[in-house]
Amino acid sequence: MLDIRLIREQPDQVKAGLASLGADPALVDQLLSLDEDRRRTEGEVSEMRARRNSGSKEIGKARDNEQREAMKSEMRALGDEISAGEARLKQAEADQQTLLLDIPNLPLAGVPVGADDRENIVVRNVGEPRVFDFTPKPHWELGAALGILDIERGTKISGSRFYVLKGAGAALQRALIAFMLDLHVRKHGYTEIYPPAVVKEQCLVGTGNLPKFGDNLYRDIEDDLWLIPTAEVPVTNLHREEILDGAQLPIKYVAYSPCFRREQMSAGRDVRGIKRGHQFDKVEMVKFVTPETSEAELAALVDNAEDVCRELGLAHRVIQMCTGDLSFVAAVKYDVELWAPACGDNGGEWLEVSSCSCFTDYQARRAGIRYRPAPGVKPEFVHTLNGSGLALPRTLIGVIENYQNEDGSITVPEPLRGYMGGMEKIG
RNA sequence: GGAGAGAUGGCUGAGUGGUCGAAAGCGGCCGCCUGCUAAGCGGUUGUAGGGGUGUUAAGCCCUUACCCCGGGUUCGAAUCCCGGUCUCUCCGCCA
Repeated sequence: MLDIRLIREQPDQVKAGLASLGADPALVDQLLSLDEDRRRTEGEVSEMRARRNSGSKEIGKARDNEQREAMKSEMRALGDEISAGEARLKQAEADQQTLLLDIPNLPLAGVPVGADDRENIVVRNVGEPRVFDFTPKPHWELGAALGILDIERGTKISGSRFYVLKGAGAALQRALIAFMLDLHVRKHGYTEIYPPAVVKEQCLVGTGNLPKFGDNLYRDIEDDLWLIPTAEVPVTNLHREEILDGAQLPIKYVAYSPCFRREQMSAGRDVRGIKRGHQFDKVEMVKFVTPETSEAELAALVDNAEDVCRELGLAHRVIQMCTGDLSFVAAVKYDVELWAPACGDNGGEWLEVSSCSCFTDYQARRAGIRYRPAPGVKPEFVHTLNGSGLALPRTLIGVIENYQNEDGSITVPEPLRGYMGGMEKIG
């Protein structure tokens, strides 16, 4: 969430930021009035509590019994006033918090201003999309024919938007996961994490998924736990309510996890195949960094994600989101998209395989993640960053479609062969 | 799931109704001392909110809250009562 002091001190700047996102700048004025109310109430309550504290001490010291009783009844009356004041304060704090949690992060200064995804910017193209001397088939056709992807049975057992990977298809995904983890751990210096796939509500508030986006999440009512939509949630919350040692930063984690999203929209042509399911696997990178380094760390993060594409020999591009297409929590965001030659309506489509964001101190403030720049210095909020490295189904699509052969077989990319018992070709 | 024990500051650990934001030790920080190091000596050392005073700085002053969480009793709660969470031990179950 945003710093209430920033809103108090620079309301116009905050309004302008919200406007560039397409959010309502009037939220600022609402918040300011709630804040004023809260502070006034807090002052009143503190003052009453101070009187009670000193009054109670007097009672402790008083000798005369009659006098004590008189003082007690006085304090009793004050106690009632305090209770009433505390109730008002609690309400005022809750009101302010509720609104604050509903306000998105502000874009960083360099982010291009734009209304929606049409104004995003292509930062770079890397690699040439493969030129086929035959008509490439989409992955759902190749997968079905090879017996490595079974969408029908996935639907049978779990409903629409579920699928089953089988044989070399399942092995290929597993190889990709292991390959990505090893790449980020060994080459890029991340620490591997295996996180829970189910978390408490508080974690989702911390990362910004709740309270606003609860309808995209699966939830277990019995134990009041939620299935994670991304490993970002448990991994970011690893350091919730902690004060980290500044000397330890940056902290870089990489985690493989399944992800669960309800994706309530209707099934359609654009989601043919395994591009968008309710359950998918993802390797996610998460960083905790100091504010001064976050820009450079984001660039490195994007590069780490791209490195997976480079190593796999997949053509890709990097897109910078304009203000209007930023997520709720991101201050800057770059997507890595890889080329899938047979998806989409007319011969190929760019698939988003990674979304790399810097959240500045927005998540850190929600989740209470701070660091101490030096011994004895006041704690400050860290900057959090994350990015997929990469999302599995779409990377799988990229491999299947780009590495297909005219006979319907798939060549296993060189770096994955060691993870597949030396297999060079599927089919 | 059943029975029992427990949860206090960065750590260990005292504290069973007021003099406790909390002893003591360790660690950290500042200074002193000592050829160096180690040891020693002195001081200091939680987080957050509100108000005041500074340049919407640093600093300083006042004040509130926090001894796992939420309620309650009381003029007053780390301390008493109730509910919950988590940890440990034993039993059960289980990959």
